[in-house]
Amino acid sequence: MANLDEFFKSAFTVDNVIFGFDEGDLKVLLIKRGEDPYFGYWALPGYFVYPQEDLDSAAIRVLRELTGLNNVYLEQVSTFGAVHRHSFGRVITVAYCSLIKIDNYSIQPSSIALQAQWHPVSKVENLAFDHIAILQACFARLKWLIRYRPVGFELLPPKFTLTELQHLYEAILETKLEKRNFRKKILSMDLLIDLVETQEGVAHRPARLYKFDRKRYQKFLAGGFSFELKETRKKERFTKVVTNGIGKE
Amino acid sequence: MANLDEFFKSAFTVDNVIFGFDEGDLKVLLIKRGEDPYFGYWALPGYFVYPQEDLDSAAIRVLRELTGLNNVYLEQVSTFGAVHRHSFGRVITVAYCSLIKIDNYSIQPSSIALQAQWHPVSKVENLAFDHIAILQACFARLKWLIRYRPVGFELLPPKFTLTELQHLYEAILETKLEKRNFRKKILSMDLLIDLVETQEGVAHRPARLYKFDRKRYQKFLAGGFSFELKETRKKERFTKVVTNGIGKE
DNA sequence: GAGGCTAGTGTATTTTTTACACTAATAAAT
DNA sequence: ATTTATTAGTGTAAAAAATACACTAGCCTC
Repeated sequence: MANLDEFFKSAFTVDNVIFGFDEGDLKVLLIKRGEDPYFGYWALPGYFVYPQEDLDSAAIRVLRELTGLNNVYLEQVSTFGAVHRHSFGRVITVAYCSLIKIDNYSIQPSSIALQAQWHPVSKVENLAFDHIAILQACFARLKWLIRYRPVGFELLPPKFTLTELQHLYEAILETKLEKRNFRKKILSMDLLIDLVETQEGVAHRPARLYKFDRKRYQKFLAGGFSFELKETRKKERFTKVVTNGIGKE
Repeated sequence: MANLDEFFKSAFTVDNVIFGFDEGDLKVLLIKRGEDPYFGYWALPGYFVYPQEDLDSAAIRVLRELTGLNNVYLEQVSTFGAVHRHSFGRVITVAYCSLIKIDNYSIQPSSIALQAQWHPVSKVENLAFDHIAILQACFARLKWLIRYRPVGFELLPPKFTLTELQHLYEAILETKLEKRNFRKKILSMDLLIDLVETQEGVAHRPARLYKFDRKRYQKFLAGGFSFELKETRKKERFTKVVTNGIGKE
């Protein structure tokens, strides 16, 4: 096919929705663009995928260049490819969602942007390109994620209290939860290790500190999620060997 | 940036995992490739995305060309972009999952393939490119989907029995379900309309026929899925207006 | 009319969810 | 030293949902 060349004129990027949790608020890390198009606009950190680079690698690279972090939660969410979303030509972008502990690193915007800053998710507006839609998609994914998989610890410091964890859930789900039931549910998952330590310097009863049990979490992931519809446990019965005269061997 | 041109030398495709349900088996529609690379291999139906075409449109086009169907369930699942996945150059592919009623159309493989055929999902192997991985990703998505959203009707004929529906669930989830409980659960969702008709021509008690209630389904989707962790319903109490002397306006 | 087969239902038991109120521990205020 | 404010943490009743299992119903074939 001669005209196949026509297809090899497009580019693709990765864009990274980096979530963090701070002061009871869910935040997203945005950069101020230092180049056209959308010079000076806030945008999701992202960049073109190099010819010899896998998609995941590109997302990891973008994250590392911006935050210096490796080995954080990172997951592909979806791909955006409207024809005119980029003025330089046909550019589709693969959106990634990542979760980091907000005070665990220092931002180095130098390489790809004028500046980088955390923004409360609920107040973000007017981003470059179609980045608002991408952010929304990733936020929706996070909402799903937090419910079906205990990824909360990716966003919290290594030691945290149950109340902090609850506030995280409330921030993500945009709702209030009942303390007693939240604790029962979380503890029943058996994924928290009681550190037998308590908070210090608070003007009230200090809370116990917990950490996540990574090993059990691995098992949790491997063991398949519990389903809403359980399969029957009915045991196979022995079929009657002596039928009424007619054997069916 | 002068070297930006380097990025505009890649292409992207869509690949479509089309599921159907027939004879108690979950099936996937594959084509036999009529061109290189992987000439003669079974593969997922897919094609390059045209320069002036959105991703979703391309997926819809591929599906239509192959099956003649429009307006079927279709959802983007994920994007595969390993560097050497395509021998013609850098080609990433966006995977779509679609659900169709298997006896509802006739396959027209002519345009894009030597032939097209339904294959039981459990027996598929040796596909072109990385299509096995794509199939697995879409199958995993379907397993998730069927559990949290009653998409079953997309795969069934307009009229169906509860047993057929149960078999569909069992095929997708690869498990056995308990009849009584399955029915209770499905009926409690209030998404089925009892047609007060029964099967004909079966050598046993004929089963009742049902159809899905599209309107209620829309509401179901709009109303947000029920969450595992409900928010508290506790009412805000009136705060005491008269404090112990010291006002705090 | 009996036998075979699948459709469809009743219900006791267990488990989970929900709701709400109570007690506990600490620092700051008096 | 005692009280107050504030958040941590627990006990449990009641309601709802899930689970398990056995039973009855209706049609065709022989």
